[in-house]
Amino acid sequence: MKVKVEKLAKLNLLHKKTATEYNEGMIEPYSNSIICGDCEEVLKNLPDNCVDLIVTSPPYVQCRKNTYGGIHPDEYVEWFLPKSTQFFRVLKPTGTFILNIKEKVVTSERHTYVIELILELKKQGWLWTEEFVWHKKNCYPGKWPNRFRDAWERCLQFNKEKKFNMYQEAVMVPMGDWAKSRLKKLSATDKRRDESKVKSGFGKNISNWVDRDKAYPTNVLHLATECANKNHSAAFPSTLPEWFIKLFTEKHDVVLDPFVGSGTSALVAKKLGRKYIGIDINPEYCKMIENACKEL
Amino acid sequence: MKVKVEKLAKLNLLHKKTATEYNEGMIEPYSNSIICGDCEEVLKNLPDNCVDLIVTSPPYVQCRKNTYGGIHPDEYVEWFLPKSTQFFRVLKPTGTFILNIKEKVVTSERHTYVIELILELKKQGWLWTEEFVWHKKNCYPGKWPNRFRDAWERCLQFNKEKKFNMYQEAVMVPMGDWAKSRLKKLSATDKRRDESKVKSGFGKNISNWVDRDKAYPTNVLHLATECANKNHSAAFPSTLPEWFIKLFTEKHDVVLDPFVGSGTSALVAKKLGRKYIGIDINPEYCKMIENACKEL
DNA sequence: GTTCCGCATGAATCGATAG
DNA sequence: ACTATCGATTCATGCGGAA
Repeated sequence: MKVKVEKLAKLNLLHKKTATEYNEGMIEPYSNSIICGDCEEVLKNLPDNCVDLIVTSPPYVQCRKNTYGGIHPDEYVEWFLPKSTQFFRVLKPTGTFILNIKEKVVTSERHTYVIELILELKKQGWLWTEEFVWHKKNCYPGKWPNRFRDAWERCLQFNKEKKFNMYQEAVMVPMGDWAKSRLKKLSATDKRRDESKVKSGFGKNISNWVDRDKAYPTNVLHLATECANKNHSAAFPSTLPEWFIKLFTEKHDVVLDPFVGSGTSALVAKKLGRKYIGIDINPEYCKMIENACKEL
Repeated sequence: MKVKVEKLAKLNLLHKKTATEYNEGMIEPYSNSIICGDCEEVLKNLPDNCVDLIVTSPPYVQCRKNTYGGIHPDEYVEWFLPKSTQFFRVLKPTGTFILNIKEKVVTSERHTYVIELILELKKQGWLWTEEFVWHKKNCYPGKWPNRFRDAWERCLQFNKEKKFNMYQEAVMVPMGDWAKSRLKKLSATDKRRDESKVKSGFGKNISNWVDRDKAYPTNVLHLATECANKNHSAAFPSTLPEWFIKLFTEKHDVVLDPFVGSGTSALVAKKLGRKYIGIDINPEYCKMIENACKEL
């Protein structure tokens, strides 16, 4: 089942030489490894049904143009589909695919490539099980005459079968801590906003839960983006993949991120005792992640 | 420009007799009025470009089947499009159409009728300007093996033109603590950023911050659902239409809700000094709203 | 040790200007 | 006409240093 290292080296189009050097050091290429290359090609070397969770945040339109060439909105679906074909093949029938994505504004309108992608993924056989909302508390500032700041992203959940593994208890929020952290760590802004709402059911809600130990979350995730004070600026805060990894996998399960980028999801997977496969076309990123994983 | 009352009476399919009785009492049919009938037909009697805001929460799939016949998910788009054609016609070029909607789960999957509707509305000429998330903090409780509680709905914003009326100051929210220190002394970064703009006059930007204690909101709305008056089937808290009415209209502007249901949006519009047009196929609802408006 | 305060920095968007 | 670049706008967070 081992991937041939020599073969992998051929896959990298943009960074062929460094990818070769990078991949030569690899021993066990599909478990706990960071592989350099285009995920579409790299994944062809993996067997069917070997991954429990795919969680990824693909390069956004016109972003990271240095490494990915800046996919144009009108070409995004076409660009994505051959990759998701491979995702479908390598995912176990009980597995889940989480796609973190948000459409850009193009000429004052939300572009439709994300919703078109959902329809096309369904044609590939994916079931569109759910759409989670990631509410970014600290979104990018700015002011425009015709729109407000964009404070949310989609986390689309796709599955191969109606029955899939889900460990809801793993992400339950202890109510005591929840209430404490909610009340203590709740920013002054949130408090004021809550208090300003006379008819808010928030207080009532707390009293409903007071005697319970834990509560199940909803399909809205409240997470702040990480500040870039740290060495690696992550698109994803680590809490986002962490939540999905806990929810959809057990220890020793295999987590794949085909656009691993700064490596957040691989690091979190390792920290949680899962096996990880991270793929990225940029060998610099791959090296950094590999080093970070060793240090963990 | 007045609607002929006799004509309106023909439009109601389900409650013909009561609709006739109801509509006969009407004096000014397109300003501050509740009209009974199918909005598709009723709106044909309104002139072009006479409405500043359309805000509505249409009957959900397989809900309220007694009054609306329970539209099947697969027929939803087809059912909706002739109505939105009329919405487009009656809306002013500077106006906005807000559609509060959420797709149902059908056989363990999110149905695609909402995203298909977006694509079809664009074909009708609508611009898909934005998608707001309405985060329902105290959503309906429940537990399922394969999904969490649904705590959000879409509020889709459509426009006829790229330029439309938007009164952002009307919906500003309290700002965080950091503003205080910000006002005391601008940070070095801000100074530097300001100094780099020497061309465009002097510290104009600084004055933007003075006496500022409020911030512009984002496209995520934190509003609790009203648990209170459960007399009516529509779960549209008054805070939701209120927010959009403040944001997209001024006093004396015309607000239309073509599926006015329990009448929340009409009542809020009146309370805020806007003119309202509410349409519903159910004469019982119409009577109730009419009475409620009088009492206001 | 806490708490408080200052500060850099964002997976952004629009409109004007330039090619 | 159509695209590319640039300046202006804005606010929540976490870190580090100070009280």
